[in-house]
Amino acid sequence: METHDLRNAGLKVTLPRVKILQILENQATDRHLTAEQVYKILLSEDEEIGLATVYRVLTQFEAAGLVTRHHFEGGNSVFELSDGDHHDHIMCVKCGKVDEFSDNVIEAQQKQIAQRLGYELTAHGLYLYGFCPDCRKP
Amino acid sequence: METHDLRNAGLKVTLPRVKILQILENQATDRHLTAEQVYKILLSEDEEIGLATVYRVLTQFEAAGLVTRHHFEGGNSVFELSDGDHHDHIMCVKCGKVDEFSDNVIEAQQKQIAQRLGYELTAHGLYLYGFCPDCRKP
DNA sequence: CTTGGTGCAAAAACTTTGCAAGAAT
DNA sequence: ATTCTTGCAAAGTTTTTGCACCAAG
Repeated sequence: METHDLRNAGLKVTLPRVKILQILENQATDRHLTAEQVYKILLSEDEEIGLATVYRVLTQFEAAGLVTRHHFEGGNSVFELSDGDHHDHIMCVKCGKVDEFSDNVIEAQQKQIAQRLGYELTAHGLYLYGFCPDCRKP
Repeated sequence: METHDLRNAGLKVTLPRVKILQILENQATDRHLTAEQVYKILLSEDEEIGLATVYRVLTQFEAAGLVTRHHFEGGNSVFELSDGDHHDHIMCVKCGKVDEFSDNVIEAQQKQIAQRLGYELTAHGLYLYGFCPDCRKP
């Protein structure tokens, strides 16, 4: 139930928030959406929700830990429903598809590197870019 | 000599380009600058070079392989003089300092992951974020 | 009721572009 | 002389904010 997640996050249960949460949950093919994409989906469902609200809601969700914001190459932000586990991303430079993966070896190396350099790690992101299977030249 | 690098890149040797290249070369503490920062340094040296030109020149340098553009968290681009070798970055979330590192184990894992997922890798970036030694709480 | 959320429009931040004037080869 | 560059201002993108109105608790 979205209602519960929102209450938990200290956010009032409003139509825009519920709708946006549902949209994020219903992404089967690619869990990563820009604010603009969320907005267009809302429009296509005849919801009268402003783009500014989409940004506000997504930012609140991020603060509440419900979603994660990523900065892929190209500059604009994409949002993804948090699922507890950390994972990294590989993005197709042609079609924009995003796949996820996680790798314990890499995670361990990262911690080690941060320690060696004297940093206290707070976040990390690994982004690979390339041609996905469908977009590779034959 | 900057002149040589520019000629090599097929770019005319002009004062803005030479100046900007010098600025990038002279970064002792942090090799990573935003366009705005480069612009401010130019101003502080009494150079009459427009911000638009800074962006244009940096973009040309990027196309020529002279500099690399990164998208750190926060959205804006930072530029760094290319040095041939690939390396990754760790950034202080408090003071903005950027350190570099490279790790063969991680590089190898990345290739393996891409292969497993069927991607043909074109680029990759690993970004760690945390408190640098100077900014850690005591 | 009271507090917080929404929509709209306007602003902000960052980056790109059109164009006439100027510089490099 | 020709071609490429520059500076400025204007426009483009993406994201944030101010404010009056509306809705949730």
